[in-house]
Amino acid sequence: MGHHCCSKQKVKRGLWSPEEDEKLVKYITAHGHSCWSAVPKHAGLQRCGKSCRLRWINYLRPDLKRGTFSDQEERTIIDVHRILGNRWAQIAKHLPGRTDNEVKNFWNSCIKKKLIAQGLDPKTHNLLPASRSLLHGNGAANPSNNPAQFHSNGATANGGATTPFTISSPTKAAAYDTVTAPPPPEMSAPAMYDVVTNPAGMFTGHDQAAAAAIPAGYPYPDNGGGVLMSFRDQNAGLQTSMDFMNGSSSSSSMDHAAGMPNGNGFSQGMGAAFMDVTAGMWTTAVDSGMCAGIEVVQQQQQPLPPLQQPQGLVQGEVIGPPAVMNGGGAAADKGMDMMDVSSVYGSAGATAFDLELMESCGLFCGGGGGAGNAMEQLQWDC
DNA sequence: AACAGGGGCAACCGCTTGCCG
DNA sequence: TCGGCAAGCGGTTGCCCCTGT
Repeated sequence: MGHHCCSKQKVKRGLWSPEEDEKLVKYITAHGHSCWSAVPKHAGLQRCGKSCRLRWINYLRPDLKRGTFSDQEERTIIDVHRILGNRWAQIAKHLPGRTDNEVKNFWNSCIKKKLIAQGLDPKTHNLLPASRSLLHGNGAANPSNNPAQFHSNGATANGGATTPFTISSPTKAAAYDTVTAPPPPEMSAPAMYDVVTNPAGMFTGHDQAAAAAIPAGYPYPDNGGGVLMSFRDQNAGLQTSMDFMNGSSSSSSMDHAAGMPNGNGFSQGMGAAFMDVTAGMWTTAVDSGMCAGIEVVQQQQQPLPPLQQPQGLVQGEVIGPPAVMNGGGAAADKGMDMMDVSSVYGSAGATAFDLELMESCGLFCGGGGGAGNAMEQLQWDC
């Protein structure tokens, strides 16, 4: 059975011959591919347009890298996959010269097995049950064999089953070159981000590079720019924190649970914020104030400049378990009244926060300042 | 040397999405 | 608004090659 587009045609299938490749390359080079369905006819190929397109995209494009994946690329794939799941095209965007098909095959043939061998579920990146029991056993586990150390740059996990998580794409490293405030000397290692996932699917983070990427003082121009994000799972009663250290003593905390000691909804006038594993997320979320249900509390009493006070927000309302929050205000203006936090943080041990939801919230969208922030590298493609 | 089994990878299938008339 | 078409995308298939017996 052929493609829809070529079911009426007599087309060749299977592997491409060098002659066919040459014809296709010549034609595309000379004329481009404005319409793939017309390409085989004009190029003199007995193939359907879809097949031509696939061949060009996956193998004949001049900008393809080919060859084996580097360790760096492998780490990038793992890291982004943890966030995005099997969205191979999105993952491939973080690997210049690689195609989605290539990434997918590499994942299925190599990475997946490696993760399993390390006791990690390749789907969730959580520890497999067997490995959890080992970790929670008598403590005699050899740290070098501890899957929790996988790709960790040394940050200490907060106990329990953990899933270290790193982002270290080449483009990310380049982006951090733009950082004006350098990280502390001991943090000058290449951009590595560790998110430690606890059993409830929460995560903590400690991203020195991302912290450094935050403009000094942002979102509070008067302070040093350090940001501490704190998360609490209302149901599980768990709290984790994330600090964007920037060599500053000031910090802010973010908490999605109303009734936290630091605040009550949006009473302090801050926009709702969401965390991201990268710095750009912070800017976007705080600026837009779109995501209801998470408050940002300024621990140091420094007034916000008027222009940075998100307008139109109302106090978040916790409807009660399951954690559903009614943001209203700006969020409602964007057409999202309700936000199921459980789907974001992943209840019942699910590790992946709901990227789709956050994307739909527009949390990943918007300009991070054009300085090549990490979110731009992640190309959420809103 | 022949064969079987497994792994890797190129290509295909079919669903979804976006665009345009 | 709807339908058709093309492109995008993820899952799956099947071929080829390598390795072990």
